[in-house]
Amino acid sequence: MFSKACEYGIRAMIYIAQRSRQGERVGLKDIAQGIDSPEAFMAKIMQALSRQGLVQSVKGPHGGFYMDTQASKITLAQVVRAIDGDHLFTGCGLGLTECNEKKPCPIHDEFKLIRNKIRSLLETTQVGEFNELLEKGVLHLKRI
Amino acid sequence: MFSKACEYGIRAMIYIAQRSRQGERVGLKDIAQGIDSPEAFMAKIMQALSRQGLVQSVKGPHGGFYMDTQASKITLAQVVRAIDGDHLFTGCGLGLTECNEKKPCPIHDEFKLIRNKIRSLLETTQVGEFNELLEKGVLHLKRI
DNA sequence: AATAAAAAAGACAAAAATATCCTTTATTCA
DNA sequence: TGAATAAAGGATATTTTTGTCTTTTTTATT
Repeated sequence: MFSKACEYGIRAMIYIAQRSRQGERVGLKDIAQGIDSPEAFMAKIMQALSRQGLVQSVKGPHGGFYMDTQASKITLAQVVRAIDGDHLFTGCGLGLTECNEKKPCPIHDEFKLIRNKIRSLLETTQVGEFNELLEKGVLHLKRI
Repeated sequence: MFSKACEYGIRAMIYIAQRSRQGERVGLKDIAQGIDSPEAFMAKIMQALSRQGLVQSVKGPHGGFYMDTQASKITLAQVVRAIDGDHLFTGCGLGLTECNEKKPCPIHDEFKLIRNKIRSLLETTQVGEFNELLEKGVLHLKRI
């Protein structure tokens, strides 16, 4: 469904949202360990998210990544688009480059419904909305 | 969503179902051209589908692939499982290896709903059910 | 029996995704 | 100012996916 990069990216954004209230910073090492992802690969993903303004970063001692308050309203859809593009929301389920009402693939309509559900879920879910449940240990972000 | 191999595989199965009523055979070249897929790669995919019994094949002159009547009831889910495995139906949306009710990822419940919709769609759709609409030119299987 | 047709199988190639390593730049602190 | 810290960037490595090419096997036809 998502690429590995995107899975890591989503988990990282949720993790940072929870760990960086009031502008505290979360280091790369902390993130990688916190969501159980390969550190160097995570670095590349964070660079991309940072370049696209989905997360802020500060270099140097006590540096790291953080989000300001309104950034915790960033949706999972924004994260997915930033990393995987919007193919998931728009592409044909069977890989046709030109699949539409005029020239549909066999599962065009049904897949449109499902894609819309996915998009709707991702667009209505914010990276910051899991903070409390994560803190309580009800939700998890580590691979195992 | 699906791998390229799986997209080609689904389209090929639908194509063969339509082209091979009463046991006529459809050649590899015909399939590759009919769904606009790379022929040699298609060959590999057909080999896999054939090994797993989702399609029959005959070598030699006038050989090719075909399905008997009940095979056109094969579901898209069977094809997906044969090529991509059942990760799509069972895996965690955020890539956690151990994601369940006891230890859920943040979007566990919502993704379960979506996965179930996908599974349900694929399990209730048969490769042979598009024959008429394909013949009428209402539905399409070619990339462009 | 010889030839041709067509899938099966095996080896290889290219591209993309995933992952690592090393150097550079910015920042803080002593 | 100098040393340490941490992200940014660049180069490279590995793995997986996608794709191609060649040989082998099976079958039909002449």
